[in-house]
Amino acid sequence: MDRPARPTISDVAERAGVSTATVSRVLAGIGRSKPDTSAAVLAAVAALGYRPSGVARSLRMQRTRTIGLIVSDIQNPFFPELVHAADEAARAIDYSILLGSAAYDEQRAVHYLDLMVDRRVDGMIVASSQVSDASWQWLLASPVPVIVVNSEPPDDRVPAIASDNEGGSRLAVEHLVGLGHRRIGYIRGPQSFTAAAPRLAAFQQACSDAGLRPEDLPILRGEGQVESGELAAGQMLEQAPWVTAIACYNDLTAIGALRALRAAGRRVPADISVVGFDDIAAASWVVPALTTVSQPKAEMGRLAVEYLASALEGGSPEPVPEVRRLPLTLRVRESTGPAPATPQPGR
Amino acid sequence: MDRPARPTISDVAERAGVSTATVSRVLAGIGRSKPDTSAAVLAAVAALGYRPSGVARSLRMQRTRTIGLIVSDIQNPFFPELVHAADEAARAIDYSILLGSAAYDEQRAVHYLDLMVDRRVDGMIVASSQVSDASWQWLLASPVPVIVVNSEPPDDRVPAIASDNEGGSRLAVEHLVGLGHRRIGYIRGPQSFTAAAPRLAAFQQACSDAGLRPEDLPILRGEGQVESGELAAGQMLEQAPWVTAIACYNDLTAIGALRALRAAGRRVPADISVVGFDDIAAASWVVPALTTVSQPKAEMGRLAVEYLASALEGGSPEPVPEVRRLPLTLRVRESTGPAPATPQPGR
DNA sequence: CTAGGCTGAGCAATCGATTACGCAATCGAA
DNA sequence: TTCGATTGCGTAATCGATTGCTCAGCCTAG
Repeated sequence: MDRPARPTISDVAERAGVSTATVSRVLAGIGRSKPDTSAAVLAAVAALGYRPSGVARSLRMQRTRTIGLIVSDIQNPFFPELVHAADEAARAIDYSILLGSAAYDEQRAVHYLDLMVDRRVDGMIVASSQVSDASWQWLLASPVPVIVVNSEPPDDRVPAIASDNEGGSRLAVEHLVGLGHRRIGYIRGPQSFTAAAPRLAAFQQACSDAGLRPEDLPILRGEGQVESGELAAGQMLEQAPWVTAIACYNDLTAIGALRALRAAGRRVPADISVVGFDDIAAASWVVPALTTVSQPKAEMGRLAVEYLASALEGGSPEPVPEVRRLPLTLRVRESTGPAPATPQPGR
Repeated sequence: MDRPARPTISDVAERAGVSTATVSRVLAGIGRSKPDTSAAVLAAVAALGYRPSGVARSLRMQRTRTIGLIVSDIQNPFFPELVHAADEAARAIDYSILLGSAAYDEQRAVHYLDLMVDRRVDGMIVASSQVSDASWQWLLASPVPVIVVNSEPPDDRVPAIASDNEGGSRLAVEHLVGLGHRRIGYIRGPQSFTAAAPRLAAFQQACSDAGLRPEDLPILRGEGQVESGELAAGQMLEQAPWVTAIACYNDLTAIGALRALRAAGRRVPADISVVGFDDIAAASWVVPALTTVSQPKAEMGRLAVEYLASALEGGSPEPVPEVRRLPLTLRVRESTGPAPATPQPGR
């Protein structure tokens, strides 16, 4: 494999017998030029296999047509779908995505923030379950337009696309209550996840509204991963074996719960129902398939890119920061069913 | 949010009362400079919040410290793990990853190839299940170092990191045969996936070596996705209900097969065993947890970056192209068990 | 025949860094 | 004191594009 030096615009100009200015204009299709000249330029371009340097162009134009995208963890199945949609949307308007996965490390997230700004991305999307104070500070003073996805900003100066976590939790509760469940356990997400508290609070509120008693609503703590969900569900079975349903912070947690229940010999949904949150692909793969609150992941990615696009395409003034809250839907599958008629052990 | 113009090296130089050359040298830590001068520069940098422009630097240095990474489909759980490892490895040597997901569209893959070269990435990783002829042509003439991951190159002029697909299939077969299975169905991947044929061929070879008869080895076709696996397994149950095990092209296919078997009331592994390939995270989430051939996804990503790094860090000559084949291991979980003693229906 | 208006294209500045080269100041030794 | 060597830093070229300004040539109208 030889790697011949890449031809530059000067090479093209020389070969076509014109100036670099003309080459640039012909390729950009701006200004007028004689058919002869255009043809000569195009011929030279083809002959040399010339492709303009994005680097040089970016320097001159002061824009890279690149959007930085930072996700909490690309290995969490929630994010690839979002990334894909963002990639798609970016591609449609001739932008590229520079990806960074923070691997749940907030220091690393800030590192990527700086890195991407150094690379002069035109805008940034922070798609993260958790955003540290340091990150919020950074975002407030960001030198480029930024939008946060999937986290709740502490104030409204940072634009965000969030989901209606409250509505989502309520959907789940209403579904369970409608099936006759009156004692529901909840496995929450970690403190550092900005959606953990709202989802839990809304769960409790909705239960309270439905007339359930707080002492029938044991709360345990998970880490938003399969293993921690399995662990927490195991504890739930020990501490509150009388619950007839378990609601979870997210699908990974719920999948873990499913495992624990199976290991304990509890049938789902006959003995106990489980409901997740997110609607990742694997939710429909597990057995029983998971009933879950579905997040519009693709739409989130798409909207984030569109927001940035409108912030970037000079014309209009930069949109005012606002947090957009997308509605959620309940995807009923197999993991929820009527509360068992026979009284559960305990109590 | 104001967006003050970013300070340039000239601003720093002016404030520190030195030339841009000095600023550059101080920051790069090359050459000598008086403590006073360095301090003044550093102070100016801090005061202005200066961060060098990666774009300008890239133009001057003729390298971007960026690696392009094209994956078949970021939504296929196989890839995020690889992406993550690549990102990690890149970060360790101060490179960034420019990501593109081809969404199984080969035209789009070539589009990304061009795009990334235009952006002047220093090297490229093509992590793809399928690589079209057009792409191979492109790769052979690539203006930057390229390495293919997870596909089998048609000739040895393009370097690749593949897995020992033959060995992997053999592992699966030996495991099943060891459990007493003698009639094994196979759900293959699509023609366009470069690993589909080798895995199938090795499956057949290993079975033949074990003394199984070809007529006891029905082959059906899948698309490497859950739905197609489900479909194919359904057909398998109709056409060859007597198989006691099903081996699959990949885990997604196997997960689909699990669904079909469950729908048909066949118990896994009591009635029938299932084995996958890849060892994605979801393989251990499903019920029964999937026995599968484990691919070192993270290692693949890491090695790809390391290869490029060595090709890029000028010193040594560019490594000769070679395809490296990583060994695979069998991860035995719950989806495989002894062949049922009682004769199966049919035959 | 000349003046004014278009067209088409080149000159050169610019974007923000890095770095080869050269010069001035300082130092030590003779 | 004077002369090389060394140190520290500035000048200016360079990377590869884009684009405002200028200008030559030609057309047309007066």
